[in-house]
Amino acid sequence: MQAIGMTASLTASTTVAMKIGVLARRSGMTVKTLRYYEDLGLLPAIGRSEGGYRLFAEESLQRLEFIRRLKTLGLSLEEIQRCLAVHDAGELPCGDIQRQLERQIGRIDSQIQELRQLRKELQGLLAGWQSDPAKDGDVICPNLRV
Amino acid sequence: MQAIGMTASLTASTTVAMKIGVLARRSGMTVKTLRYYEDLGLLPAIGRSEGGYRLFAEESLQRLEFIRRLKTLGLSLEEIQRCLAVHDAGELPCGDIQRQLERQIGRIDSQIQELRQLRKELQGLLAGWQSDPAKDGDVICPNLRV
DNA sequence: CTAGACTCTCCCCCACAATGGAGAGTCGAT
DNA sequence: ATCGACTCTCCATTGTGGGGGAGAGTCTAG
Repeated sequence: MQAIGMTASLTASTTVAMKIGVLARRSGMTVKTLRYYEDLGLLPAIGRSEGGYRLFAEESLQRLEFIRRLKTLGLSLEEIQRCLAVHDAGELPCGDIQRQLERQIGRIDSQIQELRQLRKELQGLLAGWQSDPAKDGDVICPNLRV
Repeated sequence: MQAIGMTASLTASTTVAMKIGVLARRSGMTVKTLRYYEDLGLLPAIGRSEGGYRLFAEESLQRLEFIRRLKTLGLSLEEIQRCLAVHDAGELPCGDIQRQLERQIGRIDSQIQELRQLRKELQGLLAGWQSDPAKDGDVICPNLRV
């Protein structure tokens, strides 16, 4: 007996495995990237077909969404992998993700500080810039002295 | 006739060439770095000794100071090389350096903008963070939705 | 003459996140 | 049977600024 109109999510036992090209199209990533992620352990395949083709589960799509999202937030693949490891251990990764994101804010803040400092130095240097200075020994550009 | 006590800078004709190790010690850079810069064309040697050793002129020290300074200001070696090329053509490089530094300020500004934008997104995300959310389908972390 | 310090070239390696391509194998349809 | 689309592994490359080390040659003091 076959329930017509039954949604795919209800037929959990019949998980249809995807080959890498399908997953690439559905996720918007390239085949190369998916293989790369699998090599890194970010994206486990459920197995191989008889011909040796990687087979991916439906959940890979959520996983790739997760990876994509954290990447745009500036986390490295290694940090993302740590979060995924928590998830794969059956725990809720939200706490770990939160900590990673807080660390990321810290990194951003110090980067901004450095950039502001550098900008200030550049501004100061350009403020007193003389486009045609007197030659001063063998110095290549006299404007550059601290 | 040899003037005793005459400073080295006055005996310009007797430019004493340095081998790479001496230049490294005097400039505070490594031998590896100096060879690298010479390969790139940033730091021309005046020639080779009979044994094939690179020989550098006294001016290399000013040149390395220049490179070091522009590097700390965030210019790439390629940009620095463009400035040095102007200098080596006998022109005053100050105008070119000025333009490079202005471009650098522009880059810094857009980097800061990007970082601020990212920080805002992270802050917003963490503001509504729930460390123990309800499970929502197969989504790995419900907090991450845009 | 020999030991030690110095230098040479050449090649490989790091981070980071992929990308490109060669050459071979697999799958589905005709 | 064969064609095209797909996939596999393996290796190299991208950009940036160097670092490490092998193996060989050179220079200098004792």
